[in-house]
Amino acid sequence: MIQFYNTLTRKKEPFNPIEKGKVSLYTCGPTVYDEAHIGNFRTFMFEDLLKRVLMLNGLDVFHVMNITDVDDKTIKRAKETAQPLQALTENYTQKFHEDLKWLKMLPADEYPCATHHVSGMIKMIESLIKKEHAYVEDDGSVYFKVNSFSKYGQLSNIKFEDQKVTERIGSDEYSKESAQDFALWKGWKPDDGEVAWDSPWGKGRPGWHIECSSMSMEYLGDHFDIHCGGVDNMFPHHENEIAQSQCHAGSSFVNVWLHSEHLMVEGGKMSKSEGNIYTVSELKAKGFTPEIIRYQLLSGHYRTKINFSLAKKQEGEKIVKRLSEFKSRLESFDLENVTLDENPTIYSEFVKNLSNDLDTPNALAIFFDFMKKMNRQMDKGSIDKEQVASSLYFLDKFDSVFGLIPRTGKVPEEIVKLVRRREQARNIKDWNESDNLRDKIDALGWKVKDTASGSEISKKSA
RNA sequence: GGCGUCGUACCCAAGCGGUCUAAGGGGCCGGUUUGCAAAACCGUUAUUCGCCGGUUCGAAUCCGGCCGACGCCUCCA
Repeated sequence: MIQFYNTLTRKKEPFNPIEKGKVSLYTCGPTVYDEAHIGNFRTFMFEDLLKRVLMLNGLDVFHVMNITDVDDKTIKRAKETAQPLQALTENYTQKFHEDLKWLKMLPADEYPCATHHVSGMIKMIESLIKKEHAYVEDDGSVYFKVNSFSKYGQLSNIKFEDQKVTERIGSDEYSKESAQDFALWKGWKPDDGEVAWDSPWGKGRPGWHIECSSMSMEYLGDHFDIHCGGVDNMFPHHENEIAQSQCHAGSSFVNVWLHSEHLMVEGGKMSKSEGNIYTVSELKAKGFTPEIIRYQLLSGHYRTKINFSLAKKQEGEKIVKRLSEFKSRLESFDLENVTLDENPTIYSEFVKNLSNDLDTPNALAIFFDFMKKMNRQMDKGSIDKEQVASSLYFLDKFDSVFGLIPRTGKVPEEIVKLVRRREQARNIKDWNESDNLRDKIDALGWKVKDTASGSEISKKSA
């Protein structure tokens, strides 16, 4: 059984896809006005984990992630940097994809961008106006009438009567009937410059929320399984999406809403003034590998705040090394004529924990426990080949979810030669020569390890 | 002001009323093994779960108060 904590109902509930064996998944993607930071990637990593766990359960996942390539921030940034909006957004979209790939995230099936789907959004807005859920203002903007949707506030548990009127609402530059109404369409203003589409209400551009409603329904239908994002998207973004979508299609829209908590950095919240916003490129420059970052982001539960810290780098390094060692140790067995059908029994325990609202901490604990047991048996020489085979199977499944084992690159010929020479030296017990060669190899960025079955070579992590 | 989350060893992090004299990981220290090193393994590191009360036969787990950290309240993942 798969269970998820559904923000909509505020409890853990069994997950049953609408169509048996298939899952329709929509995840809110980046706004491409800048490089995404590690906090953004925490959310994307959680979504990636979700997808991998669904796949581990044999489900066929169709995943759509939108790219927000037009909004206040992108327009502002394009103007500041004196480039066309499209140049800016294409640049950061590409960078985003590179980062995703580097972090070993599975690609989505579709990455629709807002600017390519404006006509669909206009259609949806027209329908909302026709149904009197929206109205047009003098400046050509269209607003959603929040009090026309009785369920408004269900997701975020917000009641407007209790709300403080913040400065942002007070200083809103657009006019509208009621403070909580939100823009579906924004009439053109000089600040928008070249950025404009024609619409029945004149020149303008789409509001933020409408793109997700329109594109999710276009790619996944009026009613789909899972929609997720960071907690901060709960309100207003997802709340507004629900309002628009349900008023438009009248269906139930999304069955399960999942939200991941925020990432803290070096013990505090991320903020530009603290200077603790790390991008993937920066972390890469500091010697982080995708696996180390994955470990930091996946070792805490997705609904708790976790702290990202540079100091934790070596902890991740250690884990990655242990896992790789374990793998090569298992792989050193000759497994010809061994059928690998038996999974270790803890494997089902592992899957069960992941399927329980993505319980990565417990899943990791189960795997580490298992790894220790198998290592102990290998130390004692009491492991049998069936156990080796099933361990490899488990390890493979483990890594299909966590992605913590780096692919070992080819060892350069030069290094191989040095290792061979060192083995010869060791055979004749020339320890001086042997140690010299080890230093030489080490200086070239590789580590030798002597085992019962000969010397092993591995790349030193940066 | 409203809504909500969290506080467990030196650090990270499970735990959701009894199996907790509290998983798992990192670190420290000691040991086995090894030419040395590395790895692996073993042992050690919380009689205690922010503090104070209460409920209960029984609480880290439920309730109340206090202290502390954090989030959302209209475009922030």
